[in-house]
Amino acid sequence: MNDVRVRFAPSPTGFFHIGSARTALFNWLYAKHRGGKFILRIEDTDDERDRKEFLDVLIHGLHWLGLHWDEGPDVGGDYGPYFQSQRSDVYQKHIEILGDGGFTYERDGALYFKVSHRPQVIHDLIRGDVSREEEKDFVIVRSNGKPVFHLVNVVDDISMRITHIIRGEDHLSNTSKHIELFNAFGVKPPLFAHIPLILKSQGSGKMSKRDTGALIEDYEKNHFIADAVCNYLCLLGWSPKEDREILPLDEIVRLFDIEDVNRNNARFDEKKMSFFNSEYLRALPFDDFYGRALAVLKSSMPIGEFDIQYVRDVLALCQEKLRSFAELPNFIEYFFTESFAYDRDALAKLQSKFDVQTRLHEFKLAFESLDIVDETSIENLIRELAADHGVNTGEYIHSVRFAVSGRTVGPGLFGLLRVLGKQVILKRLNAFLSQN
RNA sequence: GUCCCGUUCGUCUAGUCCGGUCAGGACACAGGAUUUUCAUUCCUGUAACAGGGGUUCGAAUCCCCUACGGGACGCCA
Repeated sequence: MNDVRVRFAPSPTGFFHIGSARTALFNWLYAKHRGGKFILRIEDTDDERDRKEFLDVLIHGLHWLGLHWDEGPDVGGDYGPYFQSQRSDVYQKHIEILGDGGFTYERDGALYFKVSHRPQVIHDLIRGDVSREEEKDFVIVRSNGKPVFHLVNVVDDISMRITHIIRGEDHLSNTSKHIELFNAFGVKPPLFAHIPLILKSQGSGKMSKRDTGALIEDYEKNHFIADAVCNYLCLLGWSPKEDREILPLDEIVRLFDIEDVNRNNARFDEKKMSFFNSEYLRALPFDDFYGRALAVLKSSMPIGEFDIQYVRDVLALCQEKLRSFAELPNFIEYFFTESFAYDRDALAKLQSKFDVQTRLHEFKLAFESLDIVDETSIENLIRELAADHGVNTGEYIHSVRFAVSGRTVGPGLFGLLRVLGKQVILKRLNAFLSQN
C-alpha cells in the first residue's frame, strides 16, 4: 500500500518549456520510485492566454518524453475532472468554506483572502524548513468571478489528495500564501520540494523560450532521442553519485530520490545534451535506429525509389558515424542521388598532395575487371594498386571516396563501395574524370 | 527596494549531514596514439572549494559577515 500522489500542473499558456519538462520528469521519477501516482492536471484558468494549441503541444511532449500519467486528461481517474476549467463547482464550495470561516472579504468586486501575518514554515524536502511571512492580503477570486491560481492550486491539491508538491523554485515565495490557505481549510499541507531552476547557457537569468534548447517540441523536431533528453535533464540538479552519467531511465527511477536533488540552479549545456544524444544514438539496436532513420528521411530523401535492403545497408554503414539524426540526410545524400555537390575546397586539398586523376584512372582500369565487389576484394585491389605504383593506399582511397561521394568524410570506403555497387561507382568515376 | 533561495574546474556535478585520502567523474577545450577519411576508442594535459573572519591540532565540510548569482513581490500561472 503506497499513497504517494504527485502532480504536474502546467498551464497551457506557451510551448512546452524545458524547465517544465524537468519538473514533470522529477515528479514522474518520484512517483515511479515510490510506487505512487503521477497526476496531470491542466491549470487552464487564464482565458486570456490559454490556447488549445499549447495544450496539444504539452500532452504530445509528455508522451514523447515517455512521462505517461496515471490520472489526468484522456486517462481519467477518481479525482477528476483534471481540467481546472471544469472544476468551478469544487472551487465555489471551497470559496464558501473560506467565507464561512471569515477568511475573506470583498473589495473592488474581487474576493480577498485575509493573511494571518504570522511567519509560515515551509517544510521543504530539498531546502529544509523555510520561514516566510505573507504581508498582504491577496485576491482569490477576480472581479470577473474567476478564481485565481493560488486558490485553485491549493483546492485541487487538497481534493486530489496530493501528498508531495514538487515544483520549481520560482514558486517558493508563493508557498507561504498556499500554506495560509491550507491552514484556513484546516488541512495539513503536503510536503514540498522546490527544485532548482535551469539557467540559460549564456548570460543571466533562467532559460527563456527564446533560448536554443528551451522547447521540448524542438527536440522532437530535430530528431533527438527522448531517453537521451530525459537522461540529460535528470542530471540538471540530480546525480547518481557513482561517476556515471549515462544510465537507463529505469535505473534512474531506482536511484532517484527527491531529497537528493541539489539546491543550486543549473546552467543548461547544449553540447553536453548533444553528447548524450549521440551516445544514445550509437547504442540504439539497429532495427530501432533503422526505424527512426526512415522517419527522418521520409520527407527529405527519395528512399521510396530504392530497394529496402539497399536502404538498410546504407544506414547500417552510417550508424556508428552519426552524431545526430538531424545530420543524417546530408550525411547520406549521395547514396540516393546523382546530383550531389562536390566539395571543391576538399578536392583542391587532395590535389595538392597527390595526383587524384591518375589514381582514379588506375583504379578505374583495375576495378572494371573486378567481378565480385565485396569489401575484401576492393581492399585487396587497392592494396595491390598501391604496391604496384609505389604509393600509399590512402591516395586511392581518398581519390575514390571523393569521386563517388563528392566529399572527404563518410563511412569506411570499402563498405561504402560495396553498398554503392559497381555500376554506380563506374558511372561516377567516369562523370568525375570527364569533368576534371 | 523588500522578502526568500543559493555559491566546488568554463559547464553539470561527487565530496558537506558524521571536519583529517595529491578535491573525484563527465561535457567542453588542448595534445598524443589507433583508424583508409571522418567519427569512435584509448592515453595525457589545462582547470575549482567566491572573499573575509571565527571554532579546531586540522575546515570545501561547522558558525558569522560581505560579495556575487538566482527567484518572488499581478484581479498571470
